[in-house]
Formats: sequence, structure tokens, C-alpha cells
Amino acid sequence: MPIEFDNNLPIYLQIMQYIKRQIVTGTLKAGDKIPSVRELAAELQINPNTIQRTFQELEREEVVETKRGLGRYVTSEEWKIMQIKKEMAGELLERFLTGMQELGIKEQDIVSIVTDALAEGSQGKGEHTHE
Amino acid sequence: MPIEFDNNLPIYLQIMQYIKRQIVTGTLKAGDKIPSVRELAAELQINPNTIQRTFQELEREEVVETKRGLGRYVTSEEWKIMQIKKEMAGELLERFLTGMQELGIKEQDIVSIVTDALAEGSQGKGEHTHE
Amino acid sequence: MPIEFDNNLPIYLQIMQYIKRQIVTGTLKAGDKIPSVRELAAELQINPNTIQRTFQELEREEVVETKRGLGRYVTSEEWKIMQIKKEMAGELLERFLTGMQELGIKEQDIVSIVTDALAEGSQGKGEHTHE
Amino acid sequence: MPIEFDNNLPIYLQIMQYIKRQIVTGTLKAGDKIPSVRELAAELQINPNTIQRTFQELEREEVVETKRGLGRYVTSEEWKIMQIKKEMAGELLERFLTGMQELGIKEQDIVSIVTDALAEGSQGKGEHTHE
DNA sequence: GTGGTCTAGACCACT
DNA sequence: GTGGTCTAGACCACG
Repeated sequence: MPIEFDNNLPIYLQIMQYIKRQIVTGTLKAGDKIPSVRELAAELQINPNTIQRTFQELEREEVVETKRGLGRYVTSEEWKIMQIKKEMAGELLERFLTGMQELGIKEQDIVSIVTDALAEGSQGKGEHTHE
Repeated sequence: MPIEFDNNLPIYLQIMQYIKRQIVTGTLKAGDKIPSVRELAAELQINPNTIQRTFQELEREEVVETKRGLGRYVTSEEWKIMQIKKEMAGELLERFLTGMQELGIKEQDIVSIVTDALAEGSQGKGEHTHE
Repeated sequence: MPIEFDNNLPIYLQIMQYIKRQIVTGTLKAGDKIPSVRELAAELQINPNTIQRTFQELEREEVVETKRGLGRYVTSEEWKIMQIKKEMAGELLERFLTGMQELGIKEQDIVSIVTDALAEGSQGKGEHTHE
Repeated sequence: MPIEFDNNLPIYLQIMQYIKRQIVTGTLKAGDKIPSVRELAAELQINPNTIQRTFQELEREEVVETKRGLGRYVTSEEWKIMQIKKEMAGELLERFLTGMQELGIKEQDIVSIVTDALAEGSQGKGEHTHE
């Protein structure tokens, strides 16, 4: 299941997010083995160099760890995963709030915009009550 | 008052956002003349070509219109400005919500995260209740 | 009745075409007096310098002639007007045909495209027989 | 085979047309790789920045797509190419017909002018009936 | 190797 | 004065 790539963002970052998302949502669990560079490269139809870089970055962030000769594994420290999740959520929140405030939107309006959007979205797709 | 530039994003995009923000928040109003390429270049200490590019993009988005030999002006169509504001807010919201959902965060939690952050933030600034 | 200006083309050229069109279609006849720079500038809301340039060019093309102290007049030589009309039509035709051939459209198709477009256009606007 | 440049039109636009023509006439096919900025710059003896701009515009029109680090490719969507061809032909036609009508030329005359011009032109090239 | 951005400095046409 | 284009040369990130 290859990813849809957005040409604006570097591919290696997109794959990073893809893997982090899998970890954070539990698709990949703490201590799990992750695919080898070659495997993932073949699966995603991507140059192995790019995958290599992805893993380097993930290691720098201590999300994955290499066991020499055995392969790469998701970090086994659960708290680390939680921390990553919080960081990612924090960044999203930060960007959203500062953005909205730069647009001069009032705090109360921000809340209602969010709730409205969620209310709308949680109804079925293509089944609007009033367009 | 020169802008703080973030090295990750192209300068011309940052200036674009800066100007769009001014328009959307009313600092620049519909029909106002905007600074000439050379003026803004001098003020921001940026090469005129870069400013030129900024303005070209703004024009393509119909945020700004050129009157030959006279200079550039904020679009005189108020509705266009409102539309832009909505677009910008919509994008922010979209990115935020899809991001949070990809992290596997439940809708109700999203709302409380937002309200909490706003509650915190509005105290903050020089008026700590408990640090 | 001010003209709608297209920002891509120099204003003075647009006014030139405007006047030539009037001459060629008989709205302005051979020998007619044409408005003064100041008049036309006021009427079209345009900088007099621009009008001045328009007239200079028209004079260079011998479409109008200046009588010192009296004003400017459409050339009194009818054949000249016919010639201009032919030139303008010729240019249009030339640009059209070379353009179509560069697109690789066959000659027979060009004819049918033109006849079709005219047939369509000559019916009432907004009253298509089959969309 | 360098292009002949017309000094009135910006070079980057002329190269755009040149490439679009190649695509529309099938010289460049859907999905084909197009020359790199540096290659084309060298071949046409043009500054790479100018070529860069050409390609940016083509991309904005979705005629061409960039694959990061790999190069640029003609859009792989055939229908897109057909659409572009129709647009280009439509613009030519539009400009021609409105121009002729502004000159006060009757519809029937327009058709005969076109057919005559084509008849003339198609003899010419090496096959004169009577010179 | 690819494209993307930026600077510096120049020339031009338009109003 | 205004914007628009072009050149020359440089640096960077990506694959």
C-alpha cells in the first residue's frame, strides 16, 4: 500500500510521518521490528537512499533503534512513544492556534469553528443536512 | 519593522503571508496602495527580485492588482478578501483536524485540547496563577 | 463611455485600437475632427501623456493628421482607411492561421471550426440547441 | 535547433508556447521526460533562470509535473493535453472572430476570407499552378 | 544529477 | 517614478 506523495514536502519526511503515525496509533508497537531499507524501498517504489535517510532521522529522534546485524526496531520505551505523540499533537495545536490568531480570529470563535467542523464531519460523507 | 525570517520557508512566501495577514486583519484595506517593489525591498532589506516574486504570486491569487505605471493596490473587491480569509482559516483547520485524527485522537479530546490551550494561553502573558 | 482596459496591453495601444476601430467602422469618418488630448484624457480618465502618445503613434501610421492650431483630424484619404482596414484584418488572419497550424490542426478542420463558431454565435446568446 | 525569438514577447513565454506546441502536436508525449533546466538553457543559449521560470509557469498550468530530484515530466493525463489543445485553439478563434467583427466585417465574409487564404496557402509551397 | 531560491545589477516600457 | 524581464553566479536540499 504505497503512500500518496505530496510533491511539496520531501519524501523522506513524508515517510517519517507515515511511520511515526503507525507507531503512535499502535499499528507498530514498542519493540516491533520494522522493515529493512530494501524491503520498504521496494514496497514504496522509492530510492533506497531516501529510505535510508528516513531511518537516520527517526534514529536521531530516538523513535527507532538499530540492533547491529538484526535490523531496526521501534523503541521499546513506551513513555518515549507517548512523548512523541504529545509532541506531534502539540505542534499541530501550536500551528493551528497561532495561525488562527494571526488571522485575527477570536478565541471563542476558534472553539466554535472546531466544534462545528467536527459536528459536520462526523455525519456521513456526502449526506449533508443543509448545504 | 522588518520581519523575522524563518529559514525553512522561502522568503518570498513569508512576505506573502505577512501581507495577506495585513490585508485580512484590516491593516491594509481594500483598494489601498501597497509599497512599491523597491520601497519594500529597502525596508525589509531584501533583494527587489524577491519582492517582485512575492507580488507576482499575490497577483496570481488576485489579492493584489497592478495598475501599469502607477503601482500595486489591494484588490478593491471586499468579498475577495473575505474569501481569502475563509480559505486561510479553512486550510489551517483542515490540516489541524486531519493531523489530530491521524494521531488517533478522539474528537471530543480534540475539543478539550483546544479549549484547554486557549484557557491557558489567555492567562499566561504576565499573569501566572501558578507556574 | 470609458473603455475597459486590459492590464496586459499598454493603455496607449488599446486606445489606438479603439480609435482605429471607430475610423474603420465609420463611426469616425475621413476628415472628421477627433477630440483633443485634454478632452479624451478627461473622458477616459487617463493621463494626458498617455493620450498624447496614442496620437503620436496614430500620426506615425498616417491615420490622423494634425492641423496646427486647429486640432487633429482623421486622414482625409479614403483609400488610406481601406488600407488600414485590410492591414488589420490581414494581421488577425495571419495570427489565427499560423496559430492553428502550429497546433497541428488541419486546414479543412480550421474552416469547419470557424463556420461552426459563427453558426453558434449567430443564434441568441444563452440559447444553445445542443450543449 | 534554437528558437527564433521575437523581441516583443518575453522569452519565457515564447519557450512556454514552444513546449506546449510540442506537447499538443505529439512531439512530446504524455509522461515523457522533458529536458532539465540546465540542458535546455544550454541548448537554447538562455539563462537557466529564465528556463526555470518557463517551467514554473508550465507547472502551474499543470502541463508538466516535477518529480523531486528526478526531473520534470509531461503530465501523464492525456485528457489534460486535449483540454489544453482545445483551450489554445479556442483562444485563437475567439481573438480572431471578435477582432474581425470589431472591424465590421460580416460573418459570411469572414468565412470566405479564411477559405481563400487557405486555398492560396496550400498551393504555394513548391506546387505553383500559376505564379 | 535534479529543481528551488536568492542576490546583484542591468535594461526596458509604461504613466 | 512604477513594474517586468533578463543575465550572471551562487548556495541549498533532494534522490
